[in-house]
Amino acid sequence: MAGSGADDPGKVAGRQASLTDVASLAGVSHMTVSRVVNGTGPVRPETRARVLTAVEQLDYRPNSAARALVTGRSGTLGVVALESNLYGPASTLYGIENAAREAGYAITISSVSRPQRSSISDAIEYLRRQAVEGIVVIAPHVTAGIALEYAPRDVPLVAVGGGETAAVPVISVDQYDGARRVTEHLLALGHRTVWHVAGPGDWLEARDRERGWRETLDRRGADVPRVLRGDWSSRSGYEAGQALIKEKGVGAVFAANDQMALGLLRAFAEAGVAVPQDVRVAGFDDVPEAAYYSPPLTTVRQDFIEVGRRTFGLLAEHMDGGEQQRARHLVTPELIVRESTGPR
Amino acid sequence: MAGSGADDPGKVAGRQASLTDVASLAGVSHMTVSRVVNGTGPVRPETRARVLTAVEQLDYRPNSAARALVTGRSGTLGVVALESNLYGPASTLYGIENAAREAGYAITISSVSRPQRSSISDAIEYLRRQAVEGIVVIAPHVTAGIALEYAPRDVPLVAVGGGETAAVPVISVDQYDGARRVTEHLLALGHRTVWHVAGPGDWLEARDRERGWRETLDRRGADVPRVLRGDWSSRSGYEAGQALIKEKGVGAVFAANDQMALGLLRAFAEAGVAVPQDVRVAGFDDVPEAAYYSPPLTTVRQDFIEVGRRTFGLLAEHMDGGEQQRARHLVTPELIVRESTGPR
DNA sequence: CTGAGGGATGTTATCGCTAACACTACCTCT
DNA sequence: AGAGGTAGTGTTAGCGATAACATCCCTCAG
Repeated sequence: MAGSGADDPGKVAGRQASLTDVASLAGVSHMTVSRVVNGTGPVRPETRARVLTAVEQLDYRPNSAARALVTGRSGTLGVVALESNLYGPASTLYGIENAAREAGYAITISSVSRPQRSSISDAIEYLRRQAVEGIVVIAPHVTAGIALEYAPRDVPLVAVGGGETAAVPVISVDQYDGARRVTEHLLALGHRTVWHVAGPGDWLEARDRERGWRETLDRRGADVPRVLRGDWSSRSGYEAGQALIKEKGVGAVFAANDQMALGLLRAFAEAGVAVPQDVRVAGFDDVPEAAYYSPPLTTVRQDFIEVGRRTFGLLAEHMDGGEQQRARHLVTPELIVRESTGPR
Repeated sequence: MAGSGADDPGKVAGRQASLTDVASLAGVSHMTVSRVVNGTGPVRPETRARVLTAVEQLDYRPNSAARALVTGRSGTLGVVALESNLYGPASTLYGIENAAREAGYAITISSVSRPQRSSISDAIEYLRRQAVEGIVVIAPHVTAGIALEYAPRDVPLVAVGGGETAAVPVISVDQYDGARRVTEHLLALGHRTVWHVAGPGDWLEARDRERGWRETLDRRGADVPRVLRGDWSSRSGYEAGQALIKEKGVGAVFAANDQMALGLLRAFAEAGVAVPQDVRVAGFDDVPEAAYYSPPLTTVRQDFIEVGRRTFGLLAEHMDGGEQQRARHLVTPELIVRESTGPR
């Protein structure tokens, strides 16, 4: 390794300094050093100062493996994340990381390229081998929910964005409510019904949004048109848009995320269909770009940082010995109205 | 903790099974179990089978802390990431995570909300306390570069997207070349010059893109208009667009990323300036949505997964005892031409 | 004056694992 | 047949930290 050697200030005989090294330099026992470093137990001020000097001089850094071995606590949490650039999951990850670091936990991530049952189980098993003290699964899929049914019960585990089927506690934005708000907003503008471009059928969020849309239409006595289904990508939204152009009587479309809504806008623009004059369009997520689409997009804002914070909080509760409740914690979203559903 | 107890199959006397527990159940010494589990040393097939049965029966899982303590290797890499949803950094993170996991390394992330020297140094120090074997810094800032000058030399460290000032090896997309290609493309369409909406001045990528643009104009003998500066956000691109509308003779604009280009498109659309008929616009990054902007955006594609792979490769090389070279490794980007710079 | 109590420190055991070496068969050479 | 290898297994000694208990010295109440 570069830079190691006996003349290196931070090294003793070519290796990182240990508690014992610090102790002999300071002329105390290793336990006293441990007490100074961790702030446990009483130490005389002069002694403390001597120890701290030695710590600095040797560039001492506690060995986390040794500490973890003896305490049985690794100080690490695991996060299973879907390998995607989707706005929501990435933001949630940062929210969790922040809250965890403030509480003194490190975060180990294990990404999953496809949300299959086996890969999620593998990721959980992988994290357990890393001796994490708790696990967060960010993978709002039906398959993730199934994987969680079989998740180990001896490590605290919470899911983000999972559905009611999960056998573990779940934190989630209230997708149903968000979809309801969008749909009611569009109906209130005088449309007879609202079309829907749904997300992939194996995503719980897609299902909840679709259900929110469908049941709102039902409740208002509106016809429920056939569902178009995309894969969250702009491309799939674009294709859905091309299909919608051929339909008659399409006055309002609710896309299950902003990217697909963007695809819709593109398809409509190419076909000379004006938004909002000819068709009104709304999305879901409020990605930072949504305000600058053409036209600016009406959408549903989700506070992912808050989701991350609450996720960590729930996990911490379980790690502190609380029983795992199967509760579902919902964060309320907010409707953001912009020109894409504006006046004509 | 939930589920623990003497009757739990995976537990011995209420705790996780250890090598010794497996050994006594299988009737061998703990070393034999270690050899079976790690595949080191020869073991008779029958013995192996007996051990594996015991492993399964006790749900044995190696204690990574104990292993790390005795081997001196944690099997963990640290990544310092800027807390942002910018497309590039997030993609790079997944590329690194994938390559690392294949090689048997776990990834611990430490996010940094603002790219200041102190926060990056803190993040590095934090990761060192986690006993990571190597560190990747994804923070393409001037300040990050400065922080890296003072980075510890006794842990392998590579930077992603840093500039030449970094005192550590750097992997980066060739921003200069990408900017050159865009600028030449626009000039080749017959424009007298190309305007530029730059990124924040403290981002190295912003500087390199600006330099690529400026020097290309110089080389072609074109006038260099004043630089407009944004902060990567669509909002700042929008504001730059409003400023450009008031300028005379703006025929082509190169925005330093796609989000700002989107803001430009929005500002032009609102002002009735047609793209590409009145003004041609290009971006940088090729975010997945860029093909669905109105109009679809000409931009520069960067292969972030490849960057992540190569970053891990370089780090692995250094961890295997190679000296830290201060080399700079460039990944070549690709120009993607779409309608925003199309024929009029 | 004396014993109790606590502040400040030290000693020892232990966590679960791997490295290093020791040992026993048995097999292959010369 | 004895030397030397190799497969297969066991024994022992740490790694660097914390926990638990032991020790010393001082202060203060009775």
